[in-house]
Amino acid sequence: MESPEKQLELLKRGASQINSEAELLAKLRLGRPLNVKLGVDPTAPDIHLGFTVALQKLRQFQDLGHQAILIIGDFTAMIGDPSGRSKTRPQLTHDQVMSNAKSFQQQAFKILDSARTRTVFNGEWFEMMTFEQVMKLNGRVTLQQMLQREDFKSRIERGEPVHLHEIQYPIMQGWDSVMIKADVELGGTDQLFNILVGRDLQREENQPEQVVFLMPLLEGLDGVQKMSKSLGNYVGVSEPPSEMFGKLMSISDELMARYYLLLLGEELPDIHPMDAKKQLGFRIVERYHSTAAAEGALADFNTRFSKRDLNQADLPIVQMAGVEPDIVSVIVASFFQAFQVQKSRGDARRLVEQGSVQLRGEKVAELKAIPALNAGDVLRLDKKHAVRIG
RNA sequence: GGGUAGAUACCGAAGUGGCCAAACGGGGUGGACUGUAAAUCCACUGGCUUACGCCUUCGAAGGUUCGAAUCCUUCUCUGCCCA
Repeated sequence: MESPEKQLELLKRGASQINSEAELLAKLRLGRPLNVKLGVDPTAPDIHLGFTVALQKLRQFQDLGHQAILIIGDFTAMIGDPSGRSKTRPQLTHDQVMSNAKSFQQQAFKILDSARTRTVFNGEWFEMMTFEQVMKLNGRVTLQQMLQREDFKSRIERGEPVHLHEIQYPIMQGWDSVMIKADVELGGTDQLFNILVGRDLQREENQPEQVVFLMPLLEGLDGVQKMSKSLGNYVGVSEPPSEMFGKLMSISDELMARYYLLLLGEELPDIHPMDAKKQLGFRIVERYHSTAAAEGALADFNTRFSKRDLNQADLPIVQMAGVEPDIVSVIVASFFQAFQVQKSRGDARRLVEQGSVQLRGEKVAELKAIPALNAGDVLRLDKKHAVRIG
């Protein structure tokens, strides 16, 4: 095991805030594996790159010999974390949550070492609690404390509802820390408050308080809001290689620097931005799929977009048997078959009118065209989607 | 419990009996330009339709009217004030 000082130095890298470093160092000096907690709410079945920032840090703790504890918030997910939320999250059923949790774990183990990870469901203790115990727990936190939170405060200012069950969230997350005797809790910067509540509760239970360890939040593809499933600006770790690569290629240059820093832990290399972006895409695909997949995605991107040669590209194949022969119907069917996207005929018509649709490299501009489709023909639908006729 | 204000398309927000498929802004999509970057310009943005037009939509359900997002009734949800 590395010396405590060396560990601290490694761990600090990329962190946004540690409360406090001195405390962390003291814990590292205990010479035993620390319980490092990372909580996740399986509100959606997929992990996206934003969450991997914290996961990677947890992996680093693991590699330094500490005990990673992944808390699956099966119970809290039914409430929904209000952090950074302008609206109440929809509540999920327990069945939804459990099925999400399953695929969530699989994906988390692309980053974590599954053999050395303890996974816990917080329903284990919350389902057993009596109302009396719940009330007792509530008695330890004041409304004023809860209302200090920026997200609640701003919702109140804007005249939007804050429900009581949302106020319970930090208490529950804090109680998780007590139950697993966390030494360190990892989270995004938006988790500061929740993690601090954990410290309060631990102190009340005469436990040593956990160190607050915050990682920066990764912006989503739009470069403005944090990456999140519900905003649709995310890259999922289980997305197909070319999809993943394509999404990363579409980010802005400023954002690319952030991604380098937070996902690869490096400075942006001093090369042409497009090449840098291709490297980024390659390495991310490589990490979550394989080197071969990354090479494939890169090659595909190059033929498809850099050389604008759709013909050689690896495109999804669509069957047109039983589909009306007019171009609009063909487009709608293609979107649905190849990408599971339900376009309206109006959307499809618009794509034709505005000159996006190409068959065998020729623009199809006539709405009522009955195109002659041969097997192997390439049909370009829009900027990002093209198919091959089967 | 009492009072009061509100609920409009992806979001914000106008509209307060016909000119409303509903202004405007943001977002999104397509085109030009490019590096699937940024910036800029143009177009589109409920469904069906080549089009005329038809259909569904303004929290929900009923009603008044030739005609309702707009008026009435009941209901659901939310803010604010009072208790």
